[in-house]
Amino acid sequence: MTKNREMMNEKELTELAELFKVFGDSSRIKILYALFETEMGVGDIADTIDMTISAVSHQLRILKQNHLVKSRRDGKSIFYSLDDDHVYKILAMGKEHIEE
Amino acid sequence: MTKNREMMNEKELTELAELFKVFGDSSRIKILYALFETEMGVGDIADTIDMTISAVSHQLRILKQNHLVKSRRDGKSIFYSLDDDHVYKILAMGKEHIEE
DNA sequence: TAATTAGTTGAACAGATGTTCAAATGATGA
DNA sequence: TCATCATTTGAACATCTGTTCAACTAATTA
Repeated sequence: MTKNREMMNEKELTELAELFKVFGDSSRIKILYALFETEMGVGDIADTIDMTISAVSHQLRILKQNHLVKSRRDGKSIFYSLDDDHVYKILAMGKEHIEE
Repeated sequence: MTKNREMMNEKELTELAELFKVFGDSSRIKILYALFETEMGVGDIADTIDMTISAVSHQLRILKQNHLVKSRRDGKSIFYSLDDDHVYKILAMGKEHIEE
């Protein structure tokens, strides 16, 4: 588990920080958490977590750029879902820490 | 692994975001990474990652408040070290994600 | 084609964040 | 006690970030 420590260079550390920055906002965390249940359209996400559609859309763009969610269009709607099972692992790990 | 999902409430999600926010800065990530090697005084950390002592001290305060590092005084120096092995797990998980 | 539904986009704004600088604190040794 | 070393602290500053609002695009249906 510790064998790759020495392979982290400055660029990689910066990338790591960028990734965690994405998780470091409660709106985005709520969106990700909502998407654990099921894929959803933007309007449904907004209703679920009580944000405007525009704000959710802006945040979804960030999540998508970072490969944490993916989308598919179906008619007028665009359904978003989690892109990667690391997402859950990372959240679970953080949760473990704060619950101590 | 998924059994605790439904126990995340809004407050807990906000706490989670706060935790990730702490990881979401490259200076703090570099400090944590430096401390994987060994405990260090503030000046040595500053040298290692090329920051001013003051900037490092400010960031160490944030890391300490969030229970990611702990400190002990020995004479004039204050040695910092990682407080929790979740720190490494969380970093390792993030690293796994960006390396895909 | 016009109206409607669903979502995106960009500019503007307010609030948060990280660094710097200078001053202050605490421990040690002369 | 005075000087020095190691670190902390607070204010000021510039930058970054998230939300809002209005305008826009895309797909569907009347």
